[in-house]
Amino acid sequence: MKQPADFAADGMLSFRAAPFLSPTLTADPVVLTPRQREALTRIATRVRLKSRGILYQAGAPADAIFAVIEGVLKSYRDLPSGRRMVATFLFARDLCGLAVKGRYVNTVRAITPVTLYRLPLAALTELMKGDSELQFHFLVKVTHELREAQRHAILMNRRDAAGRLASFVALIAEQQSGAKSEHGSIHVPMTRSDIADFLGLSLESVSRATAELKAQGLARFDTRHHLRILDPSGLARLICNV
Amino acid sequence: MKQPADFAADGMLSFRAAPFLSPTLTADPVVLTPRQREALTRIATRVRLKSRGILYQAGAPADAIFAVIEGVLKSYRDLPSGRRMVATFLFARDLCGLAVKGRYVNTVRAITPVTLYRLPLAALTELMKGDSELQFHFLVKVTHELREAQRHAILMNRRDAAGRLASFVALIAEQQSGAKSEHGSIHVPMTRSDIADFLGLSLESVSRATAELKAQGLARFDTRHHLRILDPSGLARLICNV
DNA sequence: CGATGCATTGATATCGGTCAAAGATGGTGG
DNA sequence: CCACCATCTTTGACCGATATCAATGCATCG
Repeated sequence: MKQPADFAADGMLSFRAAPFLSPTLTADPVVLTPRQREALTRIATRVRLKSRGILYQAGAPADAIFAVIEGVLKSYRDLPSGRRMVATFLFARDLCGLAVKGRYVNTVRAITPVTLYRLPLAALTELMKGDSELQFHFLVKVTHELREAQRHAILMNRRDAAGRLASFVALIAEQQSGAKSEHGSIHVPMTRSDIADFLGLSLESVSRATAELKAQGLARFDTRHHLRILDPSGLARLICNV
Repeated sequence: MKQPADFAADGMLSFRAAPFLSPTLTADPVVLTPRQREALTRIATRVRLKSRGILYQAGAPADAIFAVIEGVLKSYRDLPSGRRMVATFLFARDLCGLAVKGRYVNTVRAITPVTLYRLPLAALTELMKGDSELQFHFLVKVTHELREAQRHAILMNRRDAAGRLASFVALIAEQQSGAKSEHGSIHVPMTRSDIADFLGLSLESVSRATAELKAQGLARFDTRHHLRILDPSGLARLICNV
């Protein structure tokens, strides 16, 4: 364990798959035991952020990772060109805080008010050293994230804006599939600009793509942040045309 | 460990950072102990592939992961559109073979003749269960790969073909920095088409981009597979203009 | 009810994709 | 040793999609 900070190699780790530190259990096959959860909560502290609050900046010394309890955040990097790349959006049960060489690689900022658990890196690695099952959970989660990152790369390979947006819609729809789908509308807390930075498009293109989805009768925005999916199978078809 | 195959979540895992199963030690801080290396070699078998040979197909049951001893491979997926996405190129000391739900997600094919170690998943997970340090190594490596995948996504966000190609050049140059840089030329075993599939460009665009790099005096191909970098700092500048 | 972001819509230009053809390269076999 | 072939690569012309620039609409909040 020469450099414990090194395992924390990315700002976009999301462990949605695991009911990490969460009281609710999901159908997910990977679950922490009560003992593990207790051990984690013992080293954790709570953090609260209001909308637009910064959890940490890229380049800052990384001494902890975070588990989202509630709210939505974005993990992004500002590139030299002025472009901003959103690596991922973080939802409840996602993890973030990974770093390279002891420094966070991405900036994480709250999109809505959020609460998180803060897990000091030193204590966490100590914990994992003695609990190889717990560590295995992390391995699974990181691997899962790796897969997501690859999908992101594939998504960015698409030529058509509408297809990219459709993928984003599917992503966020799945994310909220568990939540009460009140009157069938999906809550999209992020701005067009955030979406654009995630999809690698200009915000104008995102806007035009939403218009296209509407024109095709696939989905439409009731309000800025409320999306209604009209034709799931049509959307799915569009997404598959990678 | 309900589903050991699940930790193997991607076809693009590369553990270049670790002298995995390799006799040579690097300056890398993360090293396996002789005991760990011995344990790994005990469960490993050797595999040989000639150029263009397929290591495994996407979708095939994943029962092992592989460590590249020598040679170059590509890990890719054929998308419904007919497009092919190269997730990563694999070099000596890289790992591959990760899967989702017990099935490989990517196809891996040899670009040059290769030799690899084959590590049966069952034995490996068993090993990791008892050796949390070894598992930690894997965690570090996967995390490292995650970071690479993010960089790939950022790369794909670029608009200009020359910039993307420059990034690829830097990637492969760094990869071979250790090798004997015979007369300063870099060996590029993959075809333009492979490069295109990795960069998300058409092969014609790759060709035009090479012409542009040459025109700008940054780099040029002596032969198809031998690249000469003429202006490292100029290249670096181009790469930074993300 | 301003005012300030945020979002949409429009016009234009640029860059890469696509189609097409010609040019290298390397290996094979006569 | 050379000719031939398959494969890979380069180059050109054209088109289409998105970025960019610019202006207008629309909320949300003080």
